[in-house]
Amino acid sequence: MQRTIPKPSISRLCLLYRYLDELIKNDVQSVSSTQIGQRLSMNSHNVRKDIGYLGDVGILGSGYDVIKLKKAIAAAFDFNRERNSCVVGLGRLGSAILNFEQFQIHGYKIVAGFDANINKLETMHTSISLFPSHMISEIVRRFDIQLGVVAVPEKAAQKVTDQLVDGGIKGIINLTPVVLKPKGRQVFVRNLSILGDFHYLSALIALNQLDQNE
Amino acid sequence: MQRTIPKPSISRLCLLYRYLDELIKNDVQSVSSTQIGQRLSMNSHNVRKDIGYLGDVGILGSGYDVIKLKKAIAAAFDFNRERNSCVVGLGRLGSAILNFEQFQIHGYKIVAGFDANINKLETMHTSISLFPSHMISEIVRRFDIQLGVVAVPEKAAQKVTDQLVDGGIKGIINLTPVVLKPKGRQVFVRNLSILGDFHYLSALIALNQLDQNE
DNA sequence: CCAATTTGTGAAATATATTTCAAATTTCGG
DNA sequence: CCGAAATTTGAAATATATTTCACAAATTGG
Repeated sequence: MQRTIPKPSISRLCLLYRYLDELIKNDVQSVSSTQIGQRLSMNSHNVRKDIGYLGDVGILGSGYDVIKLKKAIAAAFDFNRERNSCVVGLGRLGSAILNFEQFQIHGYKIVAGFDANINKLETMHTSISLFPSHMISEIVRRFDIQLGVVAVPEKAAQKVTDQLVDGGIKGIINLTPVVLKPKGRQVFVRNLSILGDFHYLSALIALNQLDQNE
Repeated sequence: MQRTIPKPSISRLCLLYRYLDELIKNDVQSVSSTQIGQRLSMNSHNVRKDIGYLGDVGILGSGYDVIKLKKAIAAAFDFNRERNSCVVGLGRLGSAILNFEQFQIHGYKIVAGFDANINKLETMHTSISLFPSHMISEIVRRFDIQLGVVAVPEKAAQKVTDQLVDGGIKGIINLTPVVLKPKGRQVFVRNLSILGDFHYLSALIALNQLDQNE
């Protein structure tokens, strides 16, 4: 094993992982590749192929054990490891994310929030430690923060990114429309700019590329 | 022309489109595929290939005219068309998005907000029209709303999606961790669950797939 | 005019998705 | 309880999509 898993497969397996959560909540114990495919708008062969990267987890003739499949994904992607995370920029969007409890539950422990405005740090009500932006590198390093969410105004985006990278961050979720360029070290950046997705959807509609999937 | 443009190319061209905005702000007039590649963490061949789908917009020997290139992308993807949009779920995340002015500027005119809690509709301060969730289909149809942002609690996500689809929506940006399944009609769904992206980045880190891009 | 850039494109290499199929398992009728 | 039919996985083979490469042709600047 340990062949490299294609990026599209990783993406689909993450979707599947969340779908499995849903099935578990509904006390479903077993699921077939056909069912998964229909629910996730992909074909069953592709589902099996993706799952195949995890090793053999299915039961020939009957489908996949939901719990076992979820565990297999978690094992392959190391989802049980807790990763310290932070949010940079505590405007409406950033503070909304800071206070979602969902992330903590899934192992993304938000241990710090940053904002350039010191008044804001003092007036915010939250149990999470807050720091001024000039301390980003230091705090990221001190708490071994691996993942960061960037939700600052456009003109500050690249600067805080540089600071995060400098502190040793491993991955960045970029919620600004600015295309971030991590300099120097290898850092994964996920550009989730909502504007970008408006554009992407708009393009698909315009091109009328009427096929499914991500 | 009018060959189909690969999805990954569309995605990269959307990034490029935003980068061009940045260049325009900085009064840059011309840019080469090499520069673009470095900035966007992709190789120059790929940049040229992607741009190639737009037709011939470059100037042989010297690079691309920034304005012209941006116009070419806008033309190919119909970005100059205004699209009515809405936000469903006015919690912290939803109301943050509702009030961003950025989307309006880029042609995504947010004409409605929805929430199941009627008290919230009455107490919110915003210039955008607000409606109770049971009116989703009706309002979407009445105002020809093409794009919707879903930011409701998990258990309501599929239901409001069905209502949006029923009203004739064309694309959905899903900010919940639930994997939405648009039933019946063809609708583009973009799953932007932040949790999903924590997962995705976490997986990349775990697999140590140290190569760049989306 | 020459050297250095730079685009656009067809061909080659990779990566990804789809199809096909064999073997294991379950279901169901009798 | 048995055996045929229907499911179902996993893997191999094929097809398609995407990326990378190599290079001709055009442009610029000195």
